[in-house]
Amino acid sequence: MSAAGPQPPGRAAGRAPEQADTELNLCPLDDFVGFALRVAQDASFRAFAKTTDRADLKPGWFAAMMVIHNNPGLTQVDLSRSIARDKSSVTPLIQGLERRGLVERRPSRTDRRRMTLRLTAAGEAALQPLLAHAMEHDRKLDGIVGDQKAAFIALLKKVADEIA
Amino acid sequence: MSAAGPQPPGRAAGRAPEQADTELNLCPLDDFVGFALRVAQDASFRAFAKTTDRADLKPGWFAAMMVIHNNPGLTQVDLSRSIARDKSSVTPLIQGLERRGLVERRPSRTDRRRMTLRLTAAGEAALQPLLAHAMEHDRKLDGIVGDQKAAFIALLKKVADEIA
DNA sequence: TATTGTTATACTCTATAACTATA
DNA sequence: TATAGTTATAGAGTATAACAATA
Repeated sequence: MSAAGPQPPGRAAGRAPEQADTELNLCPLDDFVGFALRVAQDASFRAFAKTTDRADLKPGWFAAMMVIHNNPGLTQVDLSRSIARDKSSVTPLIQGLERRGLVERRPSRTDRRRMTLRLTAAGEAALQPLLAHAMEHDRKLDGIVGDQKAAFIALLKKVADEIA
Repeated sequence: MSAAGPQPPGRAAGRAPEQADTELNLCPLDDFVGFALRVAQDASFRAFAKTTDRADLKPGWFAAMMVIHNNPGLTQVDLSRSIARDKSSVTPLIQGLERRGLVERRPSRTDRRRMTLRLTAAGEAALQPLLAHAMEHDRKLDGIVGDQKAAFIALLKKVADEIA
């Protein structure tokens, strides 16, 4: 959450008789960027996850696989930094991907502490439908944001860069 | 997540020697609205939570208290709908708030299955610093989005409404 | 039959701390 | 001393299913 996170009042229904029969009122939060951000992200995530949810392909894996795909040979710590998670969170993630033959770990030849990561052929193959799904999902988002897409993304990136 | 979610490559550092010494490359995701949304929300959430994190004031409570504040007398199911969580997730949430004397549960007089919720005086008092903190956080966000705030929020709301 | 709220239960994601092996 | 990765562990947060009470 950013300003924490109730959902859009649009879904509110079946109010108690004790309460006025209007929609849920989120007023003071309505003009909060952080709140709108949270609600939009939550909705987008759920819409995406709903269809990705193929038992063996956890949605959280997509991000990691994408980073590895684009940065073959990176280490686990590199990955942990790029997805903003602790390295101890990366270990089970990579183990799951390795167990399924999607990621290969090779010891670094120059630093024996390090393991380098790359997708296997199976990993690359498994990434394709995920990427296709993400692109389809994003086409829907494109349809929603329309011709303001570039400015919208620019603002989102600005927020990510500067709020920290 | 929407397009799932690595963080901005800006933090990437300490690359393995096996890999070119450039920043992590997230290319194919860079133009994804869903991805940018996730990264921005994650950054905003962390920045917010970092300072809200006062032992007894869990960040997740803010949303619920805000909804109750704005809709006194609502039921738990109403609340669960408005924050898009299952009613079974609301039970422990409300119990925590009630145990601390922040929320009061009253049996509905017209439907004996229902409990109506309202903030206690202590709850209203506890909400103030949270709200103040959220407003301060949002002032930072305002500074980042600048004069595009209205359009930005409008787009975020549009996404939330239409992606479902 | 349907709804409200609770409970039991389990799963995911994440982090902290302590450890090892290297550097 | 510092870093890479693992393990043990714990804590949020959430959901599903079954249940009792009530509608």
